[in-house]
Formats: sequence, structure tokens, C-alpha cells
Amino acid sequence: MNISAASKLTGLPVKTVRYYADINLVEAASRSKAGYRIYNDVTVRKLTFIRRSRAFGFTIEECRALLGLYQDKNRTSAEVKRIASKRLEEIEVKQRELQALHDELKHLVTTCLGNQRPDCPIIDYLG
Amino acid sequence: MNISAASKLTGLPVKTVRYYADINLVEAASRSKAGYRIYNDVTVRKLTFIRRSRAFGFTIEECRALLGLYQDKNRTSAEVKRIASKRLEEIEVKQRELQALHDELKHLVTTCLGNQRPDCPIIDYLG
DNA sequence: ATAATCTTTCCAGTAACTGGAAGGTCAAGG
DNA sequence: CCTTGACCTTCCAGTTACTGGAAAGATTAT
Repeated sequence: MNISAASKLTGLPVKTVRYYADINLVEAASRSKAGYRIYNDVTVRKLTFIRRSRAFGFTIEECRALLGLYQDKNRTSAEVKRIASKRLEEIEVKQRELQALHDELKHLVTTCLGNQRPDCPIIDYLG
Repeated sequence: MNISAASKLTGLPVKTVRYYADINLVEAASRSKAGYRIYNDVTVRKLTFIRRSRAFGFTIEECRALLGLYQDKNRTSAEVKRIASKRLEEIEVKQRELQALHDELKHLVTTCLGNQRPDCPIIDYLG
């Protein structure tokens, strides 16, 4: 199958599939005589694995590590858990930051009358 | 005052202050004979305004718009509120996304034993 | 005078793509 | 056989908001 078929099966844009090949994350299984990238079910599975990992917010380098573990029969779940826990911690940090931001901004937006006058608590707060 | 003094007063890195001048967001009040950027309390106030706006996650272009409103005596609070509400909505969207991500990943991490064996629900989920 | 600490401009790199140009390939229709 | 349209290729540039570093000039302290 060529790149657009792989794209459809994995849900990744063609450009992204090509990009992943360029950075040696998931290379095509082979090339056709004309130089077209050829994908098979193994490479499609890897691409899908990456798509799901990216959806969790893992960086490309973390995805690379996870993919390595995915293919490593001697992996330890401890190593996988370590990477996932790190990401979970990052998510929790971000959540706390967003919550604080949300509360503050929500308060300002609620207070602002949003009319034709210039008086504005949001501007007052920022200035 | 020169750039490092402005940097200290605003809490922005010197590099960032220079960057903001480069993109015509907040230019120096003037230049010394030798070409050094000179800041005064007006420009420092603008820089501080930008720092606070950025802390809310407004993009540079939104900051540019907000700064324009800050300086516009004929502004309407409706316009300010519109920009802030948009940002608030983005924050809320992000919060919901993060919450879903968190719940899913938390579940997986909790389920994973994290030992020396290869079996791993996280890898299973991704693969 | 000299050394340390400014300052300048300019170039490159970051993360993870995305858009677009120029050009080769392939299958279908006339 | 030819053409058209939909593929595919590589390469370059742009995105966001800085950040690091080099080379060179300015200022300050000793």
C-alpha cells in the first residue's frame, strides 16, 4: 500500500507520515521501483501506535522510546510506567496552572460589563 | 534607563525585551548616541502590560490588540471582553481535553504494575 | 590602560508539523 | 497513443515566541 492508503488507515495526514519517515521514527517498509513509499500492516501498526501516543501528548522522542519498548520483548513495564508517569505529572502541573488562570480570567471577564464605555477591570488588571 | 534596567523592572529577559522591540510590539522610547535602546516609565508600563497579558496565555497578536486598547481612550470594554472571553473559552476547552487525557492516562498508570515483566496495559492500549 | 560588563546586530535553533513549488508516475478514458 | 487528473517525490519556507551564541562596539571601574 502506498502513503495515502497508510494515511487513511492510521488517521495521520500524508505529510505527517512522510515527516515521521524523514525523522526515522517510522520508516516505510520499502520503496516501489519509482521511489514511492510502501507501507504494510507492520508499519501501519507502528504509525497507529505513534498517533495514539501523540494524542496523550508524549513528545516525538518519548514516542520513539515507547515504540522501542513496544517492539522490545525484553522490556520492563517499569520503564513504560516511568515514561507514562512523567507525562501524567506534566499533565497535572498543566491542569493546576490552567485552573489558576481560568479562575482569575473568569473573574475578570465576569466583572467586565462589556459595554460601549472604556472602563474595564481586565485592562485595569493588566495595566 | 537602558535595556537591562527595563528588564529588571518588568521581569522580562533582556532578549525578550529586544524581541518585542524587533516585532514592533513595544519599541524603546529612544536610542542613545551609541545606539543603545533607552526605556522610560511609559515603555516599562507597556512591557509589564505585555508580560501580564502573556501570562494569561494571550498570543503576541492578542497582546498587540490589548495594548492598543490599553492606550485607546475611546476603547469599549466590550472589545476587551470579547478578546478575553475568547481566551477563556480556549482555556476551558484545553481543560476538558486535559481532564480526559488525565483520567485515561491515570487509569493506565494505576493499572500498570511497573515491575520487571514486559506485560503492560499502557503498551497494550497504545498498540 | 585594561578588564569586566554592558550593548548592538545577525544568524541559527527549538517542536512538530504544514503549505507550496517543481517535477516524476500511474491508471483511465477517448 | 495521448492526455488528464490524481497520485507521488524532494526540497524549501513558514509557523510561535522566544533563546543561545558569535562578533564587535560602548561604558564603567580599577
